[in-house]
Amino acid sequence: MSYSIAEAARRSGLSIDTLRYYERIDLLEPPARDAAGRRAYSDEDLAWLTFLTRLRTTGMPIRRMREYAKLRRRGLASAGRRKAILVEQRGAVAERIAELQACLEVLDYKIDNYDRIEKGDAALTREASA
Amino acid sequence: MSYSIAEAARRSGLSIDTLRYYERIDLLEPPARDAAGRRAYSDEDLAWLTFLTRLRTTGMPIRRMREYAKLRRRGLASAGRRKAILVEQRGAVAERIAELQACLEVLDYKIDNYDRIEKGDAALTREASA
DNA sequence: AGTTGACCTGGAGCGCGCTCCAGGTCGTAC
DNA sequence: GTACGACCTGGAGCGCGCTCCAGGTCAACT
Repeated sequence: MSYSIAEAARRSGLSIDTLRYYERIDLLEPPARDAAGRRAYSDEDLAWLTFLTRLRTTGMPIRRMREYAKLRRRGLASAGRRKAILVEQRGAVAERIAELQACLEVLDYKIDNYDRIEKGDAALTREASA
Repeated sequence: MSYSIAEAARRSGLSIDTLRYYERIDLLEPPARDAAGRRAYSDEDLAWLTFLTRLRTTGMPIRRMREYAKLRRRGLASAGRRKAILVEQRGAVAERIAELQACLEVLDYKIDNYDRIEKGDAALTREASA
């Protein structure tokens, strides 16, 4: 199957502009073209886009994704370095999750204080200003 | 206690420039000044900065933090709206954690594949290119 | 034949969150 | 008294990740 840029955008959740942008900055191999010169994305292109959006969700900077993309183009020989990038990213994600969980606790604490203020606990007035 | 901008930066983990920037954009009440006109941050200022950095860590945009800061200046009457902001943010953080955990699984899957490739599993060659 | 609409290209512009700079004022140490 | 270093102000600049625009091509429909 092949997909127009509009369809690829719809399926990947990226905008048309972003698809062209990703191609421009070498995140994405230039897709095939139809007879009229229009982009025709393959299922593999879409799978790659899906993976890219995952990496993006993890907070990986585009610079790093480009590095990964470049390695991918070199084939199997680069598997080790690609794995290293993913392992590093896994660590970063785990750290980020821990960080967010810590913040969640702070939020819960604060929210709890606001609850008590609503119930008229005057002793918390000072807390309310912080 | 009061702290010079350098000391406040050290303690908050923000840069001196960022402290002045936060003040400029109304995230931070202008701190007191010493006789020479230099900023003198109080412990309360530092506590607020600590909270701000937590909010930042959760990914709250500055725009929203300003809103919260503005409400805080209005005192107790705004407690309800401040709480609402924190509750919303708690939801956003929980969602983000879930998202990251899903990505973690994808990363683990990919890393696992790379492990197998290293062990010479030729059947995974195609996978390696993705 | 004309209109529409999806697509094309190259390049400019934008919102975010800082970060850096020039040029100046103070207070302390030598 | 002068050199230094920390601080001050207003404003420009930057890296990121898009997003938008002008001007054009092409295929399909009426």
